[in-house]
Amino acid sequence: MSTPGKPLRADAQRNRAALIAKAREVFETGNFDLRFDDFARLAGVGTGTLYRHFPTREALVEAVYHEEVAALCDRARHLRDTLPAAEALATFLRGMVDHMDTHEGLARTLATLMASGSGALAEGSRALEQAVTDLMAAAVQEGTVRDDVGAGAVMMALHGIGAAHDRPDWRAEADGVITLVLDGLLAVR
Amino acid sequence: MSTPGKPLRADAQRNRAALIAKAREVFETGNFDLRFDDFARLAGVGTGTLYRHFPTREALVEAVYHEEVAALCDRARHLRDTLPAAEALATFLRGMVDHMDTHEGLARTLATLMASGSGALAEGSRALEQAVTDLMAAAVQEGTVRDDVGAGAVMMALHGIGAAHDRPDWRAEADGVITLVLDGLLAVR
DNA sequence: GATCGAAGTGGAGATAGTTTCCACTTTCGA
DNA sequence: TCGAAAGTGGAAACTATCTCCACTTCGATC
Repeated sequence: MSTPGKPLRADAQRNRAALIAKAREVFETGNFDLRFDDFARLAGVGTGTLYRHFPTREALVEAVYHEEVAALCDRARHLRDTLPAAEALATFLRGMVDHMDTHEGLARTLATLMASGSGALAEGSRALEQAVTDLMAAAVQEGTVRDDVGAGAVMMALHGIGAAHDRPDWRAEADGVITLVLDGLLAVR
Repeated sequence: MSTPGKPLRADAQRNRAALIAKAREVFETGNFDLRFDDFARLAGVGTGTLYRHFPTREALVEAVYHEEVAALCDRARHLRDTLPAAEALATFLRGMVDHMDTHEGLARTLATLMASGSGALAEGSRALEQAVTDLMAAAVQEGTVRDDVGAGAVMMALHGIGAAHDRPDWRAEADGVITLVLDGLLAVR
């Protein structure tokens, strides 16, 4: 999907990078619904250029989201290789909350987008889900986690956390959800 | 918020009712992003009338959502009065999944709206959360549910379920989340 | 280091969706 | 029955999105 078959011209690459950088900055501050037109100006390119690189708002978010997800997946892999499976899972999930906490704006943007059912973030989501699936499978293997509830359920819970970023007591409640999920997973079936 | 201080004229009431009825029907079938203009025509009123009654899309959803929530809260109260607290909570949560399952379109509409942070559904949400809070408090009292995780966490999880209605294996995963939450809540602290 | 085709650009204007506004119609109390 | 207040509807103004193409820039080739 990253279409590496077409080597972009140097200036085009620069523009693309500038757009992504600006997008990250804007999403980070949370105002996702900036006019597309204005955004182009902000990044110092014309609307046409913006549209060529990212035909939709989703495509832009996807691009920003991409490295984010890659980093998280790496982390998951690393945890799985260095900790007992159940601990790795717990650490990863708690880490996700930390991550959403520090990248609040981005988390909110993502949640908004997913809820509008765009499906453009499918790739990233699947990668993340795969990471969780692997962590859980290892823990099941190890015998420390039940096998009758799948990774999908955990993803739903994570998503719920991300989508609720405006709750006044977000952090505590998010931690609560993770606690429930982890203890629920440990429960002997 | 229901502004009962102003008795609506008979015809206005009829129009309002027609709008809500049509809205329920439309949301139920899932196409939330019908043009506001067209929707007015569908309900047999002019755009102006639609806008007067419901200045925003959210207001319209709120109106539809309202009875829905009232019914759910009643159910919660009833369960609390007729079952042991822990069971009442479990039954209520499982029932929520059923409800979202049968009213898929509405659930999706709500999720979309909440994610866009409109805040217009705050009232309904709060009522629902209060119901969950009560159920949980009773169960804590009873000693069957831990007291270090609040209702907010459960709401987040529920929200995650509602927002993920497009997953192919939705029902099973939704049940999984509820299982984790319930078992997590039971876990002795 | 000059030339030329391909790749890329930007913004004017077409398109699509939202909201306001107000001349007209309907209701209902006196 | 009549008049004032409430309500209506849809045309017109406004806002945001997206397309299109005349022009510019790049970089491979000689």
